Amino acid sequence: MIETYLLEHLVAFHKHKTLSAASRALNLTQPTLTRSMKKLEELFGVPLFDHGKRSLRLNSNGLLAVSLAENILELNEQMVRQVRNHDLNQRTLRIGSVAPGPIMEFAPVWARFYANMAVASEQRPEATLITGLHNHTYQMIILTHPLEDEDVYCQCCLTEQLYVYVADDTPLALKPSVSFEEMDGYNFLVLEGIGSWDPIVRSHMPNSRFLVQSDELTLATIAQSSSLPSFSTNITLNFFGKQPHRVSVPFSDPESSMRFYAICLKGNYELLKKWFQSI
Amino acid sequence: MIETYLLEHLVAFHKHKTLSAASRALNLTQPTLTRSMKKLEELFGVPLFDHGKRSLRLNSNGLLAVSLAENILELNEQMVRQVRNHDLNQRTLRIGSVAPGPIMEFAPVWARFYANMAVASEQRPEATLITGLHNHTYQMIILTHPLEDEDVYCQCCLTEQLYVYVADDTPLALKPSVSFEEMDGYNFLVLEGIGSWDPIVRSHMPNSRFLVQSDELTLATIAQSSSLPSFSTNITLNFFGKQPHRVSVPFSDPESSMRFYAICLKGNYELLKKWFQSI
DNA sequence: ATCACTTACGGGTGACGTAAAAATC
DNA sequence: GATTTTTACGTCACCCGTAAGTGAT
Repeated sequence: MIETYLLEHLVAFHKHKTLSAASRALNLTQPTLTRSMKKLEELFGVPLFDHGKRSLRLNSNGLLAVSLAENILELNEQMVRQVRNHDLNQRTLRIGSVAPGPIMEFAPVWARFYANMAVASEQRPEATLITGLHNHTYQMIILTHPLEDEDVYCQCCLTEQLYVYVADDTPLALKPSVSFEEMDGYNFLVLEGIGSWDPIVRSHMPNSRFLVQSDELTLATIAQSSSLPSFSTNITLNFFGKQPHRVSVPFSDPESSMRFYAICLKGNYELLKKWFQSI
Repeated sequence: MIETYLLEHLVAFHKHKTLSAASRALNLTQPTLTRSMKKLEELFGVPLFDHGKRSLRLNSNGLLAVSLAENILELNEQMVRQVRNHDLNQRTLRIGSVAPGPIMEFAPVWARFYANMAVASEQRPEATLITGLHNHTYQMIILTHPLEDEDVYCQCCLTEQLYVYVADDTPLALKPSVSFEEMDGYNFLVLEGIGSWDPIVRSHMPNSRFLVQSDELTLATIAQSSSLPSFSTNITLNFFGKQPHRVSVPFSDPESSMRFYAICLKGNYELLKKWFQSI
């Protein structure tokens, strides 16, 4: 079996054409490489070079050895990278969700339960999450429905209720609840990236326009100085806090309530068990 | 970059389950392996083991590293084998022929021209030779016809004339030549492995029987004590010498003369040039 | 007590550097 | 004379072994 450093010396010689050039590249001296080449010939048991007095050139055997050695060195580097990457993957809990709600709600909980790991949560379309679950990009995904699959564990983890979020001096503010139908036609301020809620509000209030804001602060500012309603949920209220002079009026339709299901491969259940059982 | 001996230690540990067992298998001591494992963890930069006080077990990272290391070690061994094999191939001139004639005729010539190489010649079916030429099993092949191929060099190298070989006291012996038609019906003693001649004599003398002998000596012995004709050619006469009380009568048919073509890949032409030019 | 791993220390191989020679351009 | 390879020699690193220690069975 030939040691890695010898293979490195060999490919460096091939790359730099002369022992001297290679030695400079490797931070070694020429005699060292002369010895390495000699040792390589000894280990291979066949001549690898045409020895000129002033020149050393790889022969046919040597060129073959170089190409094979290059491959081995490449794999050696890949090995280190792969193992390090694998280690990192083991130490980071990657969670994907179709909506921001569960992330707002559970991110602090996950951070507490898995304090020894890096927790990365992100919002993605359902199809991305499901393929990502199976190819181990995500240890857990959160969908709006259970997943029928043999090698998957699935548990309902959260319910989110949609509210209209309006100024407290409007007639709407006094109602105990409203329906999508009643609100259809109003224009809403909405936050970007509301995921699964987007198709629901758009389909149930087809005559409304949705004025998408990219961040919470601008939305809140605009909301304060206008009569435009926006949305809130039990989760966002808890996360951002209630704004002054605004009240939440729940929608009455069943579609305004969304149940979230946490899903993981059965192989990852042990890892996530303590959180599943805490719900 | 991780040295090969460390990878060997790692896979030996995985194979033998404990450091002690692995150390015995490698003819080393346990402390040596302890150090190697420590060094591996240091080089990978991630933990590879669950360190019990009395036990050392590979963790998930370690198992991945083992599987990758096994692959690298396998390639390392393959590399040495391949280079040695390549060297051997360079030093042996492998020649295949569809008939024994060219080998009898040229084997001594090749041995003289390529005294620094081992010359291996063998008789094989045409299809085997052609595929073998392209996958470098043969540096040269000899067929009964030229080969139409862009990356091939082809040269006629020999003509073989078929004779009937009969006792000198038979009427046949006096004729200047005979035709296949005249001889059809005679039974012949033939030597095994006459290659391309086989289909020719069988098709042109369908009423003859061919009594195949496995070696020259038995054939000669039987021939001496019987009136059965056999075959000879300009080449076999030269090779084996003429037998007493037997004469060669040439066939008159054009098919009784066979031209042989030596064929090599153009990449091998330089090597074979001196012989090609000597013809 | 035995077994398995770890730690500490010493030794010898061998990988590397320095110096100098030989050879080619 | 400059550059490259090779040889000779000295040094130091490091790989390995021995011995002793710790903890588990």
